[in-house]
Amino acid sequence: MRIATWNVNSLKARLPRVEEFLGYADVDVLCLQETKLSNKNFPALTFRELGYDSVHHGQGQWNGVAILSRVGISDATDGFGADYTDPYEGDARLVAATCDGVRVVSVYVPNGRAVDTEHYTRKLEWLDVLHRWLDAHHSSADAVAILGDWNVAPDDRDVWSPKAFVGSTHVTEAERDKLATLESWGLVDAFRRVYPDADGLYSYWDYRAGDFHQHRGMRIDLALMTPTLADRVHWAVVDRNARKGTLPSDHAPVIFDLA
DNA sequence: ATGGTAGCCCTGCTA
Repeated sequence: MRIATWNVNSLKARLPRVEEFLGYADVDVLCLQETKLSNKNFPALTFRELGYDSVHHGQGQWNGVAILSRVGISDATDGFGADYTDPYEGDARLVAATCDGVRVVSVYVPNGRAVDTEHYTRKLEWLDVLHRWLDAHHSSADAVAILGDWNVAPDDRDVWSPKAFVGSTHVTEAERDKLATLESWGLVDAFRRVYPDADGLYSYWDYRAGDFHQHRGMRIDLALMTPTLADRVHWAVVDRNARKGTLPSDHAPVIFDLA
């Protein structure tokens, strides 16, 4: 199975690039974030013509997550459900579905804006709720893959300049602790498993100030998988070409091959 | 030095 994640920063603006990607990337499953579409406007028929079934959880102007699959898609659920108080209630940030025996979750973790804001506090709470939701529905023996824009760089190697990020979100100990806690539960950072020692492998570059061409990026688009799946991952790549050319997203797709 | 760009329900907010 080839599975990928891509924050498209508006699927309306990015649909030609997503169609192009589906044409060359040969993915079986694609998790999307920041579709910025209502469900009514989600181009499911376009994806169906390309061979992909899909589920979308959208709200319109902001957020929005989806899963595309050409290996089946069933049992879709939106958000955390009624048993949880979502700190970002009303935002479309999580959708899950089963694709070829894998429980696939597409997440758009809150950005957090700045450390001294309540948005940041709620980001940490959102990650707590994700942990509780995961624990309630699954064990680490299940085949679960949570892909998306986590808005957290797991390690200093995952940002272009740790010095430049001092005091910023995405790199704080508290945010990284939330990822570490999920890993203690039984999730594995699949990309890091393929590249245990590499640095400079980013998935996001700010549009501004020529950051992409100056290699000023961050690795925040992650695939956290249970061990049964992570052990099957034998290849992964950031599709940097998708960050170039006409009207790119500020994120590149990250692709994983599972044996 | 707090800039820069791109997205949206577009002159203000979000990332």
